[in-house]
Amino acid sequence: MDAIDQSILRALQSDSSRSIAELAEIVGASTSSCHRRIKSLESAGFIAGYSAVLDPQRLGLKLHAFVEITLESQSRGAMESFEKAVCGFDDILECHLTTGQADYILRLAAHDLEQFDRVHRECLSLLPGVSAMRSSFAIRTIKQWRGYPTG
Amino acid sequence: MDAIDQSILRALQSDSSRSIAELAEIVGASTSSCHRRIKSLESAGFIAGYSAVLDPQRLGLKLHAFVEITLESQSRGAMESFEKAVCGFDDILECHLTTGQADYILRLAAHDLEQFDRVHRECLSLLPGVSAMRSSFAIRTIKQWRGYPTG
DNA sequence: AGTGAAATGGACAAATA
DNA sequence: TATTTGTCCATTTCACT
Repeated sequence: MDAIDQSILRALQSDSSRSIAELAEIVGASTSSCHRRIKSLESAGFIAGYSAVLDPQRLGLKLHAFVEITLESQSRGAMESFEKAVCGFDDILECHLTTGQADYILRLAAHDLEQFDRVHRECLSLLPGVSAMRSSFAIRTIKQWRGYPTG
Repeated sequence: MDAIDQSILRALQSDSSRSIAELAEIVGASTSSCHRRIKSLESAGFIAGYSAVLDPQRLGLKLHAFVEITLESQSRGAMESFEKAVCGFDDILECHLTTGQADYILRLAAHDLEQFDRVHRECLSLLPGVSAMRSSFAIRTIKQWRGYPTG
């Protein structure tokens, strides 16, 4: 994992549709070396896969929400049933067990407040063992980088 | 945007490295139809691009943090200089202006607590106009879906 | 279904360390 | 010496028309 590998990862994170020839020019290596490096980055597990990046605005998903949730009980059973329920809802994009005041942080996307209300009634309020819930809405996104720093 | 388009988007979000022939079989359409649909989804702006998905664990980024930040002043100048500073730091993966108690929600990745401490000192504490900061760490990720529901 | 571009994989010499 | 790289090469897969 040298500087060239890192810049390959950076380039592939921002645009994976480039040909190897283009990529090779960007990172300053030959096409064959570049190809070899990509294959080893894949098999070494640094690259987990490739995906299309959709535009949430264009899909009409104008509302982003963060929901902090505290459970009534931190018993194993309560957490397991909560987590299982969370995984079943497609509108819940992310869920992390966290330190701090809340127990879980969730990230949601919805079309508008009306649909969020429906999600709230049909998903969030059905989650078992919830004692407190605090929602924040994203008014504006300053920065959204789906990737990770490579070093 | 019919059911087939939606399932194309779903399939491309989970794995964009499939060939059009594979994709066509998954969504139940001919390869040529599938190809035409992808092209129009791209030019209509639903597909913003393609990217490699890296494994943060494999990169050694074992620490995910959420930081809620309140500014001393909500004046335009204070917010602009805060936001500009945020965009300059690669360790800050996401930043949203939000409703609720806090003003901003940030998402960070770091190798470990030690590096997070360095990020804290070298990035977060340098952000201008901050009055309060509350960090939560992800102990465990229950669910992480980078994509969006397609309808 | 056909065309052309690009990915894939191999062999070998040069370079690097 | 051993590992990596760059320049050919052949084959084949696949996007695109």
